[in-house]
Amino acid sequence: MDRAVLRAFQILEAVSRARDPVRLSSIATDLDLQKSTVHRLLQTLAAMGYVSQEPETGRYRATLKTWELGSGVLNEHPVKRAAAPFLEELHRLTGETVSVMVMAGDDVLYLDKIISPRPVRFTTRAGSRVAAPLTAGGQAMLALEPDARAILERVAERLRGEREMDVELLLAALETVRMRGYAMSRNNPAVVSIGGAILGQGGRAAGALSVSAPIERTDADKQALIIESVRVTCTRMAETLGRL
Amino acid sequence: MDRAVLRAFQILEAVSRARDPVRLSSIATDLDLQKSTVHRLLQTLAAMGYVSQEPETGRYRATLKTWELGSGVLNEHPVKRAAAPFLEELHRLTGETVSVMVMAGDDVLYLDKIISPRPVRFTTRAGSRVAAPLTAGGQAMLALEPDARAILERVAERLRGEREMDVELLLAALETVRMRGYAMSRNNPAVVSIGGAILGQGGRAAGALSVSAPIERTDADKQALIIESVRVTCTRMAETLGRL
DNA sequence: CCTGGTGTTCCGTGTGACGGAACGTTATTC
DNA sequence: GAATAACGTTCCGTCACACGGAACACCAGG
Repeated sequence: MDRAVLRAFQILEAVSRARDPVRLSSIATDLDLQKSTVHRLLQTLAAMGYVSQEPETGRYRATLKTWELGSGVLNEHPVKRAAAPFLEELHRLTGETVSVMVMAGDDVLYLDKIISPRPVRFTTRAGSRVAAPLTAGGQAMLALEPDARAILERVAERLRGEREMDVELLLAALETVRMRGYAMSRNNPAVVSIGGAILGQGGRAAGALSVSAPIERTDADKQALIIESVRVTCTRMAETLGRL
Repeated sequence: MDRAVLRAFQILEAVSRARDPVRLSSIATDLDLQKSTVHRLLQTLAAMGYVSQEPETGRYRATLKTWELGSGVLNEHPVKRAAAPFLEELHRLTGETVSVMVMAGDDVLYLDKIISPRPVRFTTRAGSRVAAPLTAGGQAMLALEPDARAILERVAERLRGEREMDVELLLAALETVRMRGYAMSRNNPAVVSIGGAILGQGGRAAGALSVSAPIERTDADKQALIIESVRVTCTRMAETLGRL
């Protein structure tokens, strides 16, 4: 366990999370480190090109090299790679915003998306995390998850206060999701989302696809179209993924 | 200069670049490090969640946490943020594949893109680098670059053998690019690309937008439409960016 | 059964990361 | 405008800890 490495990454995380450039001393107090230590580590990161310092204010920001590093990882990710053509197909079939996601802890992590050309939009960007039970894709994956209960309980605990969740009710809902083969979520009241799991090895979900559309342009027919599109695209993608 | 930090990042770079999981010993020989050192650093990275080890083969791969780290950086990037609506506008106007990019050393770095729904496509993904003079967007930016000559010479040197470049000819071409306000590239013979610079502070380019279309569906009228769309979108984006 | 490869563990050595204190500048305060 | 505060930076003595060499356990293939 190299302490310096651990700290360097903590610093880089802090710097890249922030939307504005960060002061050295605020990092030092946040991470409870000595200023001189933070300074040395930031200099090391700067020498490698991962952070840069604003000449006028002295504050630090993460550079795009940090992004390039991660970008390479995503582009080799099997689910993201396999999803590309199916995302496009799903987008073509429905004309709405479509996303691929995978489980990451108790959250879904959005890997990629194609946004609807139409005006209405909402705000899950690639790279963002959302608690799995709050999303249609997450529910579709949880329905295949053996210890869904544990996840639901942890999330319910975590979101206590901002959002009340009835674990038993949600478990029952997952049962119907499993029956029907898709999940529907009205997390955002103006948007209806429909998600399907991409079956991977061992009956678990390798990932999920979802379609999100504004409620006002989603009548029963449109909804049926989306559901069917999600189901066939998910099963076809699972076949492709299994062949790799 | 923390040596361990330097090495940890070198290792993470090596692991995330690779498309297949990497052997510990291959990293050790590549970076000329002791196996025990690599092992310790990989354990540290694994403990932080940036790499994981395949249980069966023992090989290492980068995790999506590495991607999340960089993903946050991109989403706070001023050019990428400002570009989003203009990318969409340009896509709507032309119906073709559109990209935003910035200069990164002697290369352009693609930040984002919207792909054409039509079948033809080609292969610059977000996060990839291409030598600036080879792209329309890069040429548009080089036209505003005081030391374009130095960049052209370095790139010509770097690409010697794979691709011959006449620096004087290209400098003259940049002159016409500056006159006309856009650049055109036929780097890929089947595709025509038209790029425009987004004017930033000090007369330099903050970034560039480009449109790429298959040659067979690009007649003179279409081309004129694209050129005009690129020009107005770039100037409008520059105004927006300047107001921040 | 041996050889060559893997990833892993152990450990003595010495270097380089560490934190505290002092520094020079730049904002902020009264 | 002096005083104060907060910033990033530099210096330095101390000792933890990163280091690399060697030995380990394991799995292939010959």
